[in-house]
Amino acid sequence: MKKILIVAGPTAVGKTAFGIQLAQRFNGEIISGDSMQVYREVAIATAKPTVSEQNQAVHHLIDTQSIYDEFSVKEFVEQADQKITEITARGKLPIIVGGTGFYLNTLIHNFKLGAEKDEHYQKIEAEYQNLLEEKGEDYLWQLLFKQDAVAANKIPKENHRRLIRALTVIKSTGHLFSKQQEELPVKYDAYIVGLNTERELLYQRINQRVDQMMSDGLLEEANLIYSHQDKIYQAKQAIGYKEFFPYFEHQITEQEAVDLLKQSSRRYAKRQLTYFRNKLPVNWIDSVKKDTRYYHVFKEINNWLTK
RNA sequence: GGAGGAGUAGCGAAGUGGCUAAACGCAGCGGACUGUAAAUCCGCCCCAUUAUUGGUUCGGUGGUUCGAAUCCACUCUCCUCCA
Repeated sequence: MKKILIVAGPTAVGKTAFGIQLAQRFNGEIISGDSMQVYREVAIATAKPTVSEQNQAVHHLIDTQSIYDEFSVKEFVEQADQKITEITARGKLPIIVGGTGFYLNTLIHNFKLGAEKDEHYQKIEAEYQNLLEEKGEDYLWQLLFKQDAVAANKIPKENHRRLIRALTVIKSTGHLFSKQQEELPVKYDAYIVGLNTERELLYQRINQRVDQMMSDGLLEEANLIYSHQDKIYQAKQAIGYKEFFPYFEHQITEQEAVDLLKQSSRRYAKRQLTYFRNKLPVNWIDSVKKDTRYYHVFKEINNWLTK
């Protein structure tokens, strides 16, 4: 099984710098494990590694898409798998650095994702969307319950997106959504380093980074997304754009939008932490207050590499 | 000195006799997640405890009442206006 090193952690803890450090130390190349750094037209809100940072270690899966492209886990896993193969063949260590827990999880566990999202799929999805509007969430949930009680019991009826996805998968593949979720053996020998620090410190860093983004010209970038939003699918969901939409529409002040952005970022950090804590076997270290554990991890990685 | 107004959980803010440990928002915390995941959704949030239940609350004190954040008296603090 191929070895991959993973660096996970909430936004703004310092994953980029730490990843570079690891790459230099363990002869590695970095693969971005991030759902938003793939878009080449933007860089500020997504906190993409700077040119000089990218020069300090080889980076992959950055700038591979246009903001007008659709992108999802599927593309990520395909691309990452290929990069891992290439890097390993070169005799180097693949290091996945990123905050998108779902992507990392899917990569190492090789989740089955269901049928192709072709026209047929889109049609089914649209049908359920209409059903939801006509008959409401109760109806949709009952529908799922009749088809796949296990799945229905795991999805609250308020969670429309997941409800529709489950129903669509069942109809397009012919098998149960819950069946698709069977555990599979892991695909990689992964050592996962989790970066974290005291909550208060983390929030401080988040707030500071947002201010930095503002002086780097975030408004302009957000405006680009705002003015083309009809043609943009996933990229406009990034934190740092939608918070400014009401500002562009004169609903709120710039300061209010900035506060909103900080709020979204803090909440996001918490969601990330929850995901990593409960879904992945993470070796946690404090990346800000570097204690003994911080240095101990390098030794652990060495042991894991020679195993 | 005179006339009004306000004091509610960390903050903001509802609530004018029982259905109120007290709506709602913010802040804080926890959780779910198998093709939008920086998305989507849920829970906790006075104190103690397990789902339970118990205890102490609505500036303070004392009353009225079967029952008060809600009514009365006194009192403290703050705000506005007039002197």
